[in-house]
Order: sequence, then structure tokens, then C-alpha cells
Amino acid sequence: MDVTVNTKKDAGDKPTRIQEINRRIILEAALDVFSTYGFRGSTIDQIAEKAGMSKPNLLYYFKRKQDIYVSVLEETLEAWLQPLHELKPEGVPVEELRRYITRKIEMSAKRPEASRLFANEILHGAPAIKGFLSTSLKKLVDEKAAVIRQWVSEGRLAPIDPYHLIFMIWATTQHYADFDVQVRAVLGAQVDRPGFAEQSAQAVLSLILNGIKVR
Amino acid sequence: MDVTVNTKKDAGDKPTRIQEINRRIILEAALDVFSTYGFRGSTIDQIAEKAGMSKPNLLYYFKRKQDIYVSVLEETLEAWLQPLHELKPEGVPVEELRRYITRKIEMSAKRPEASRLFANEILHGAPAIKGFLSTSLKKLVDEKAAVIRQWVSEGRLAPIDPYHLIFMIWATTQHYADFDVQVRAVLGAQVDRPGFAEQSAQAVLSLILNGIKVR
DNA sequence: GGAAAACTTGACCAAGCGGTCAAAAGTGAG
DNA sequence: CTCACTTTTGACCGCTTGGTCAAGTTTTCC
Repeated sequence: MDVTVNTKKDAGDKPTRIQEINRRIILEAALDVFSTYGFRGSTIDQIAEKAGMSKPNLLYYFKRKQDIYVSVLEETLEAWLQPLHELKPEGVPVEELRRYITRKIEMSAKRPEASRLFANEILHGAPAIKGFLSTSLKKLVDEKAAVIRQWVSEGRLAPIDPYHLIFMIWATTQHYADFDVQVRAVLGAQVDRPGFAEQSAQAVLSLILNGIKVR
Repeated sequence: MDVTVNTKKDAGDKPTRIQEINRRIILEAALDVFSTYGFRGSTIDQIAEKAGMSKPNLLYYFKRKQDIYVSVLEETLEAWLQPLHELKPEGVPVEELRRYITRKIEMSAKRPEASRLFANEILHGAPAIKGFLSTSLKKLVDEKAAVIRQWVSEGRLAPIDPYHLIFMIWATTQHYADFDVQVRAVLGAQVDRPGFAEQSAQAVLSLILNGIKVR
């Protein structure tokens, strides 16, 4: 699997109204299907049905299954990394991290499919976004790790390796989306009670923030 | 996909020497393949090749692809939950949790394929082990959550919801196995430097333990 | 050593799936 | 309205893959 995007009309031709609408519909259907069954587990027919069109019609907009997949991935990646971009060196460390964690939890709760899509992609070796991970993502993380390290060296955070801190935040915030069935199996119906998301967020927040506060 | 195991000689017939050997070989090969490509992404041929036998021969031992899958899952599940079993109410809370976390990290480091196998299964809705999750796993977690809650109520741990604590431990300890490519993309070669595993373990441990220590 | 049972495999089948194609139906600018 | 262009689809193709089968080979046990 390579990373080439190969949608119809890649060249500058501006898309027609119908094209815009149908691309959107397809990508939404594809996010649903891919996040549930993974790349290999999903079929073009499934996506086509969910999008309410015939398979050849779908293939008219995206020439290959991979193209749909990569497009969905690219579309969501941007939004996914946004919260980390907003971690500002000039803020109060604990507050900055609190906001970052809160935003990540919100995103996982609001768009669990997106979370699962990435989880699945990475779990299987990230064939489609490996390049992205080791360039853009690495750059962003390096940058923010430096910020955190600076905070630590100023004594405004407990000493902790910034990379590991970031990984832990990722792991915990995405857990409830990615492993939803497991959480449900253990906690049962209470997962659907109002306030559950807030309660989880509170637990994650308090544990991590307590762990990094200077004492 | 249902949960029926349907291996040959399910009935009491004791397996022959050859059967024992070949089942083992197959299950090992299957763990490798399934953990890398997921259930749908794996083919019987791949497993057969890795196991060094022909496809029909493999199917002589496990009648269906699912049977292999479920067997691998069951085999590893037991070991996977062992550390949690060993969380003892009579121990010193922080030390008990330290040991639990340490053991979980060791397992993830030593058998990342097992971790990925579960992650993939759960990510896709746990079709094969949903029943197990909501019975055995739930029972075990309920039990240990009660232990932790008791510790908290005795003031020996900072107040935290025990279920969320357990989820966080799972999330963080499995992250390095499940999202290995991402960790590698960000950290580069240092992942392979000796001592990296210990360093990660230290980071996870110190953050979680600091977060739950009474202050 | 030989029969019965266990094991192994090449050849094969049917279903599923990614992708093509040619022809029909719809759309919109002049 | 018309004609060029875009969009839609039924039918189809070839390859992959899960699973079968019958015929061969090896092991076991007397």
C-alpha cells in the first residue's frame, strides 16, 4: 500500500457541485466503514451502499479503494492534531496541559470513529501514513516536547520525559474511543448514563495532572 | 463471526504427539500473522506457510479460519490477565500497583504481538471474545476494583475511580506495543537503544504512581 | 511385517471482491 | 431546445481466498 492519492480530477480542474457533494458523502460513509472493519475488512460495496450509490459510481469519484482510504485519513489527521498545535509555551504549564487533555478527550468522545481509524492504521504498521508520522508528526511532537522540557527545567512541572508524557496522554485519551467495547463490557450500562464522559475526563485529568504537578 | 471453537477432536480424544506439536506450531504462526494483519487481513495460506505446512494440512488441525483465531485468542488471554489476578488486597497499595504495572509493561514488551492481537480484536468490536469480556473479564475487574476502592477508602491511595485507574494502566502499558510504529516514527532509532524499555516503564510508573499517592 | 489409523497434499470449487466498460441518463451553457 | 459533457449503472472479468476431496504417505500398534 503506498501513499499516493489518486482521485479523479487531481489536476487543477475545479470540482463541480455534484462532485463536491458526492465526495463528501463518500468520505463520510468510508470513515464509518473503515473505522469499523479496517482497510482490508471493508469492501467498496459496503461503502457504496452506505453512501447510497452504486459501486461503479463510487469508483467514478475515487479510482481505487486505497484512494478513498487515504483521503479519509488525510481529512481527519489535520483535525486530530489541532489540539497539540495549540499547546502554547507562554501559558501556565498545568493549565496548558489541562486544556490539551480536555480537548483530546472531547475529540475522542465526539468522533470515536476517527480515533479508531487511526488506531487501526497504526496498529497495522501505518502503511498509508508512515511518511506523515515520521515527518510532520515527528516535527510537531519534537516542537512541543521541547516546550514541555523547558517547563520542566524551569521547575514548573515535575520532572518527566516529555515524549513519554505525550504518549501517555494519547494513550489514555484515546482509550475510551478505541476500546469502547471493552469499557462497555466491564462497566455495562453506566457508560451510556449522562455525565459518563465527563467523569472519565475528570479521572484522566486528575491522575495525569497530579502526576506532573510540582510538589 | 461467532465464538464457537471447533477444532478437530474437540471431544475427549487425547491428542497424539504429532497433533500436539503441529497445533503449537500453527498457533504460533497464527499469532504472528493475525497480530500483524488482523483477522480479515490474514489468509490461511500465510499462516500455513509460516507454519511450514500446506493449507489443507493446516485445515486438518483447525477446520476453519475462525477456529485458529479463537484458539490463539483464548491461549493468550489467560496469560494476559495473569498480572491482574496477582493484585493482592493484603499488600501495600502503591507497591501492589507498581508490581502490576511493571508486569504489564514487561508483557507488552516481551509479547507485543499478543497485545496487538487483542487491540485489534477489541478495536473491531470484539466479535470473538465479547462474551468473555462481559463475564470473566468483568468479574475479575470488578473484584480488583473493589480492592482498590477499599484502599482509597482507607486513605492509602489518593481518591480515584478504580475502574478508570485500571483502564489508564491498560492504556498506557499497551501503548508502546500497539502503537509501536508511531512511537518509532517520533522517537527514531533510540527506541532500539538498550534501556529504552526500562526508561518507558519508569516514565509510566512514576507518572501513575505519583498521581495516586496520598499527599 | 502388516493392517489400521493418522497425517499430508495437489487439484479443485464457489464465493467474494476490486476494478472495468460500454452504454444509458442527467445536466447545463448558449 | 440542443449538444457536449458529466454522472450513473448493469453486466462482466479475473484474481484471491476459504474450504473440500480423494488419493497418497507415514506412524502406530499388534
